[in-house]
Amino acid sequence: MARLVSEKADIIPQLGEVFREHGYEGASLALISRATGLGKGSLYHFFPGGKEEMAATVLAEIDGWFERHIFAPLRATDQPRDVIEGMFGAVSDYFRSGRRICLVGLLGLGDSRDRFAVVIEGYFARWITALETALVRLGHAAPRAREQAEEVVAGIQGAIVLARALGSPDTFSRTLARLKARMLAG
Amino acid sequence: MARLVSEKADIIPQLGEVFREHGYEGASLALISRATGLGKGSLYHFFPGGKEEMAATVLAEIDGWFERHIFAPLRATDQPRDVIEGMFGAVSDYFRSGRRICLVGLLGLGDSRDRFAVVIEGYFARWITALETALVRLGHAAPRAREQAEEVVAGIQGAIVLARALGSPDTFSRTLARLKARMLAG
DNA sequence: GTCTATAGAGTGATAGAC
DNA sequence: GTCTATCACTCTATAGAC
Repeated sequence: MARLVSEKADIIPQLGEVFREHGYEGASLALISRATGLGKGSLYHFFPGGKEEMAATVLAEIDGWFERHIFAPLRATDQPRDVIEGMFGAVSDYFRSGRRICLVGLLGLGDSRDRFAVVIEGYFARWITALETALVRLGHAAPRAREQAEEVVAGIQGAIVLARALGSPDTFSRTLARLKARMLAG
Repeated sequence: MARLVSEKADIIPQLGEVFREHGYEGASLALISRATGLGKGSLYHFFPGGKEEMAATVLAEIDGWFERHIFAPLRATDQPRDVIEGMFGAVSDYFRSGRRICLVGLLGLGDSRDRFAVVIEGYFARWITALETALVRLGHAAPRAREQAEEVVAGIQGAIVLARALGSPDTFSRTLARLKARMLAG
């Protein structure tokens, strides 16, 4: 057969969307095969560990994206106001203004949580701590800044759940706007 | 075999816990059979529509519980302060201080959303509207009250996601305490 | 020949329906 | 318990790049 030189990296986004839409249990290899256009042979060539390795790879990729585009800037010594505004913009884009769900949050809710507990926990813990750092730089008092960071991260997750449940992406945008305004106001 | 007079109503809570822990796809009939102590025959006797009817029944039961214990009191003409405080207490108890997840939110995130869209949407829509009513009675301005109600419901869902992901029920309690304080303060 | 990427038949186990 | 369909996964067979 022809070597159509697929690269592992190219199929990770498609893999991510399958897990997002169907969850870990619901993402069958048949669905994955269809979504990626790859046969089982190719899938197991790229991911010898099977479905678990596929999901772990997707989670690592998501974690890396957030680390680069959101967490690291929050920790940087830039203008805190700008990086916090940047975070809300990047989050809104990433979650397609409420039309896309958070795979990390979804896997955390299910019984697949145990398999990926370390990554899931690390993702949210680093997000909260990075945002806390930026809020302290903005001038918020230290203990209050952590509470606010926790509230923003929870608020974003809740906005995703609610927007999906109501079939109303607007709910997501409104919630993010409120959270942003409250953070920047003090 | 003996008739152990199981009643349909008796197994719904156990059914609910299976769906909560494993999701719709992950809740296999084998798991359900084990959790309820009922054979497949009995399960199909109670739920001729199979798994879908089981989940629908559980959702209806949850919806009814919230309607009676949370939504209706919020709409009542009682002291708004007391009913809002009551809501936070009931929610905290229901979600076992962050150790139990929201099945309605979970099903809303997955692809099982479409099957149950009407119930899922109604649950959140009625919650927001009922809370809005109470907030208006508390003295909040009408358009702002709806925004705040939306924020509280989203915040509770986010607190559940975050507490589960971090393996930290405290996160849930802290978030609820903050939301309550903000609502009652103005 | 060796290595990598591919397709897909075939494995036993288990799914949900009845 | 019995049914069929589908599950995750294994394995063999290929093709082309070196």
